[in-house]
Amino acid sequence: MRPVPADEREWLASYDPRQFPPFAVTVDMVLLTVRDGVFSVLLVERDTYPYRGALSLPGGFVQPDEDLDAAAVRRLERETGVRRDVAHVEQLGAFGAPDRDPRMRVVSVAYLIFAPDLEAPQPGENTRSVGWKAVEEVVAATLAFDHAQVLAAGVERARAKLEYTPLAAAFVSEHFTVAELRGVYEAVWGRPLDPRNFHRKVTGTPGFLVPVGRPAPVGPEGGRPAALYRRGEAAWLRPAMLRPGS
Amino acid sequence: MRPVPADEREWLASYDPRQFPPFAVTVDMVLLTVRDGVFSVLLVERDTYPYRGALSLPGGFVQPDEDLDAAAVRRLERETGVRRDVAHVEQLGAFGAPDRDPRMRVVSVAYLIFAPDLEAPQPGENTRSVGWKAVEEVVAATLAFDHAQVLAAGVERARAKLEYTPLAAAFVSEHFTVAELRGVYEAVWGRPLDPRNFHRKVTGTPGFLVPVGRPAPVGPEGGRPAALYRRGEAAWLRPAMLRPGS
DNA sequence: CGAATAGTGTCTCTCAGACAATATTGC
DNA sequence: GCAATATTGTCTGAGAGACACTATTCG
Repeated sequence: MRPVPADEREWLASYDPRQFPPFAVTVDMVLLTVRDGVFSVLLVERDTYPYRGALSLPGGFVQPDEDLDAAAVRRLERETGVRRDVAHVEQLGAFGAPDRDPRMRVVSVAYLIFAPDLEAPQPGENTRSVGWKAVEEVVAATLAFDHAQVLAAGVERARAKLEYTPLAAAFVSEHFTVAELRGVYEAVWGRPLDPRNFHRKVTGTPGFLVPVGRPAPVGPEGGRPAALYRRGEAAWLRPAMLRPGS
Repeated sequence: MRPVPADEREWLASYDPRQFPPFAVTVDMVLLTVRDGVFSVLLVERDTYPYRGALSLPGGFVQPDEDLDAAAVRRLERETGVRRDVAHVEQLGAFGAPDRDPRMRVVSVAYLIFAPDLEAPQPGENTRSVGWKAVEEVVAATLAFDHAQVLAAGVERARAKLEYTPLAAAFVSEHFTVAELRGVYEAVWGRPLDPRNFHRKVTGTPGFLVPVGRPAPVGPEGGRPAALYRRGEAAWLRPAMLRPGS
């Protein structure tokens, strides 16, 4: 901590924090994964007012002494069972329209999380049920608060991040094949990629993939066994993986 | 607005908002420009506690019924005289470490603003002076709160955005030459670019530049007059302008 | 062997980077 | 003409997309 000058210490002692308009601050999570080739988001069914019965992103109020990132990770682990070290967590942004919550003035800090496919998470407090929904099938009008807008921002950010970062690897297990990684790109971008060019591209990009020696077991369709990789150290893909089309 | 069910309306009437931990919410602005070839940020000298006398990013408290974006734009126009329509404004993110403000728990929503070079802005309330500082010369330790971290995030985002968006044009006047645009890239990225390749690249990227017919006046060093352009309609540069080196 | 999947090689086109050459101005 | 800046052209190498071909497994 910085040294606090004596005059400031004196001023602080007489300071009344109530002179500032009070807000509540929440964290909401856009938790994304790829399940059986389908780009999916975790949604909960609300069991309390407001928006009782509606679907919403998981989240909740930030505690008085809690860091924003810590609040997001705490709820991630507690409400969904996803451990932070197997997922990628980043802040998506703040959403704070004055009427976004009918109870009071709330600013929500949204977090974007990429997780590998996990067993079904358990419902937390104040929720009836929790489950994965295909991103393409989420009907915006059925989401509580402004969560349709938050989800759209998260999905677009995820699609962009696959282009210039190695974060697609956050959607698969620690050891994975090139085909599994390609499945992530195809699910998130919603279009097929050429397996041969994809293979050449990802294995040729420095720092993206590290071979782990051992081959993968053969899949249900037979065929030559694939090599296994883990994620490399690169933080950025240079050059980027370009989305086909647009 | 959505229709509110009768049972929820009843519940809301008996709801006590004080059960949630109170936060203050502020907006802080990372206002960047390029002045005489120098990448610069607007800083104010604080005239009130805390951090009295220290430099900080301009900003202030969000009002109870004010949208976050509106709060940022209001302060931009009021405290710096920059009109929103000549600048690019986007949210940078939320900063909310529990001890970032000694007065109380504050979450700051930071905004990133790109503006053309403007006459010196006027100091607002609670500030002694206001002025542009070269980004390279800002000493992190002299900034109030966590503003060094906020500034670093804004600068890095700005450098990245020049790569894949046409936002460099937000740093120059409505009509500009290719050389002026190149000056923006060189100042923000801190390294020289080949004028000939740069010219070919920007004039060849669809939607980046629109010629406005009229030539620019000849500069102080003489030479062939440059053509004038205005910014085109493209939202993204495809393919991107790659930063040399790294 | 045939089917299926994994992985390599080849060709073409686009584009970035280096830099020569030309165009247009003021003096 | 000379200096200075703007703009176009040319060459080369990296890399993306299309797709033929080889490799390895199962049944």
